[in-house]
Amino acid sequence: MTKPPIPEPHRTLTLRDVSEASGVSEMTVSRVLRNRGDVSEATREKVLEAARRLGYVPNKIAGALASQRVNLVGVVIPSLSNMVFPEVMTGISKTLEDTGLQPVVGVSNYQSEREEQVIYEMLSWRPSGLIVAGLEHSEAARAMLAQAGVPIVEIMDIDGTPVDSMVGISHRRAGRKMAEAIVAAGYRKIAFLGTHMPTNDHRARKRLEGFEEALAAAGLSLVDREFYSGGSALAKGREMTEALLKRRPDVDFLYYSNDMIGAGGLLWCLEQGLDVPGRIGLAGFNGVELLDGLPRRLATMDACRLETGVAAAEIIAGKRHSGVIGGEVIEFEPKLQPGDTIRKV
Amino acid sequence: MTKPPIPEPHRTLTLRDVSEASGVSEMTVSRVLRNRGDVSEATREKVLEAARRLGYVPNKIAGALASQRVNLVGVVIPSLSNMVFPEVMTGISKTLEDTGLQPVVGVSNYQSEREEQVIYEMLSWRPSGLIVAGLEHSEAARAMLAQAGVPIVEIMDIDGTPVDSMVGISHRRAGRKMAEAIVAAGYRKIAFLGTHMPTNDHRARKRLEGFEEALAAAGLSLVDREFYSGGSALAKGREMTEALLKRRPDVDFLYYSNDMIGAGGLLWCLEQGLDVPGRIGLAGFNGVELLDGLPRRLATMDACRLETGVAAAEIIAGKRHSGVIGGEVIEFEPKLQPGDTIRKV
DNA sequence: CAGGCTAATGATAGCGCTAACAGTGCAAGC
DNA sequence: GCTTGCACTGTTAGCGCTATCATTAGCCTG
Repeated sequence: MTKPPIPEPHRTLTLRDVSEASGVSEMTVSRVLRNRGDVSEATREKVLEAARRLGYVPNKIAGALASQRVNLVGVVIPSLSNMVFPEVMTGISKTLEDTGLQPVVGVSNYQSEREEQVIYEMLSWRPSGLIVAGLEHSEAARAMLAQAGVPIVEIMDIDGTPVDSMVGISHRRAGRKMAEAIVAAGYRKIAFLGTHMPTNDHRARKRLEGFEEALAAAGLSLVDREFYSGGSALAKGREMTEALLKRRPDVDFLYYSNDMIGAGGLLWCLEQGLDVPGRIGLAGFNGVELLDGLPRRLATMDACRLETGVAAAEIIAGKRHSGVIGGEVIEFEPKLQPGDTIRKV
Repeated sequence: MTKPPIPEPHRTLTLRDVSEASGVSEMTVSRVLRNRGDVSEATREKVLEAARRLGYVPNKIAGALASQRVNLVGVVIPSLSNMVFPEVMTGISKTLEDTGLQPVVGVSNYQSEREEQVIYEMLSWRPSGLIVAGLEHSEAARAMLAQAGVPIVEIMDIDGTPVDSMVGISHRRAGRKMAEAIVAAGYRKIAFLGTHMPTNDHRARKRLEGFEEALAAAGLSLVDREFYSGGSALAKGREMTEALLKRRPDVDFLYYSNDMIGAGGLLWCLEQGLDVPGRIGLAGFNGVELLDGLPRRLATMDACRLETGVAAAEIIAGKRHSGVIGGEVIEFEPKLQPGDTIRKV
């Protein structure tokens, strides 16, 4: 009873083709394919069979235009190669999975101008919502977001004013907490190693600001600092650590702006036979899973990335019954993971 | 002379709004915003000013429907947290940058069924092309791809038959080459450590097949193997290595299915004071930049990921003037990077 | 000065789908 | 019988844009 497949070379199929092939109206086909409204079992079968046989794939562009609904959620992040963002994505994807919404990723490469373009591009597809990393955007970008008429969630930072909602941790606070832990453990000659920041990474900058604030409160200040950009983070961590300790052999603590360079530094210190955490302590930032396999667990601070992704997606999906109409603020508490590279008090 | 910004609370703007605000027809506005056709300088200015003032963002859905053109390229990959795929993405993004095309990422989590859904979803947006990792897809997925009517590029593997074009390396060959190098270096008791594959990673499987083929040709076979799934790859690499060497202390070479577990194994071996590569050799796969910072460079094989991304994007963008009409096949040569964990011959 | 050209702009008709409403047939209720 | 209600299916009118063709004014050519 199966009719032969239709060989028709190439005109892209429309609802009409399926409608003709199955002998019902386009509307009925549309209903079947979307599982909407009442359709008799017999008709449903007939339509599905025809659609399958033809290899019909609905045109969501037309559907979206007609229904004024788009099941996409834009996600704008600075980079994919950072390991940090994929984890946020995981939280977002998981949460959206059963909502019919689909995340679409855009990458800004830490460039504000590029970010603006990406946001423009995304909004022009009229998504159901937008998740954007960070609170710092160009003025035009902020204006677009504010105008968009859909939920906007800025994530991974809450030190600032959001356009709409924001979810994440306070990096300033995270930096402060880490400094306090380090000082409490008795370290006094503390140095910082991180990315070149002024242009790029606002979150790393805020972390450092908080860190220095807390040092100042303890009557201390950074004794040295070292910056890098580009290249393999692990290798850079090594090089920077070596350079810094050659220059300032008296330093007794190294605070890294991320775990990867911290791991590089740790490997170098261990190879040199330095007593970690006795002679020198180390700490990074992020709680990357990767670190589990290192010879010693690097002290770090969890940035609650998974939770952040989940909460952001929930706001967009309207799963959060907070009573608040938009403009939610969700702060997570960064957790210190002392690991084995900071003295126990 | 600047008119005040319009506060209009919230009805999303259309071309008509801009047209009314600037006193020309919608068509002219459309022309200005797309830089198409002749428009006098005076009119252009007027329109742009109005569009900016209103904060108008064009509706690409409507535009795409009307013009039957969509500037999106779908990219379907198994995972974002693998480090491998972000690098391919980099190649794709760079190449598409100046073509007006935009990549859109979809993630299949190594599940064929999920992949099918993602492909369906992407095709329903009628993209200009699709880039899909791997050659193994569900039958339905293959049918959809074949029907799509746009360029399809399957990447990162060429051991099989493509739907349309394919770009990448032969994993079978890569496995073979690695085995030959290992045998040539004098190792004889060789073990394999990798992911649980049957269900998942076809490329890892093909690599292993090629590897065993070449061993067989040298009259050898794997003396042991160890599989894992999930968890921190670095930590797993450690654990598996320890388990395997406890079980078979006579093994003299460990072939890992990826660099991360290889790195974990390397760290463990070095801690144990094993003579690497004298007493035992190690090799991974992929050439992840990360490895640069390790105490010793792990032997590995570059999978040409950047080049693969670039070439795939070029095919979609029509930048490749090969004379071939679709159905291109581009093979890259995986390069052995002997590092410091395999004996010099 | 008709005829023809160009440059700039407008009018019209969809793109492929869905919302909203309008049937249609049939069984049950009075 | 007629009404009422229900289950199903069809009709109509856009969604916001762009392709295409038509129109207008201005200017040149012979």
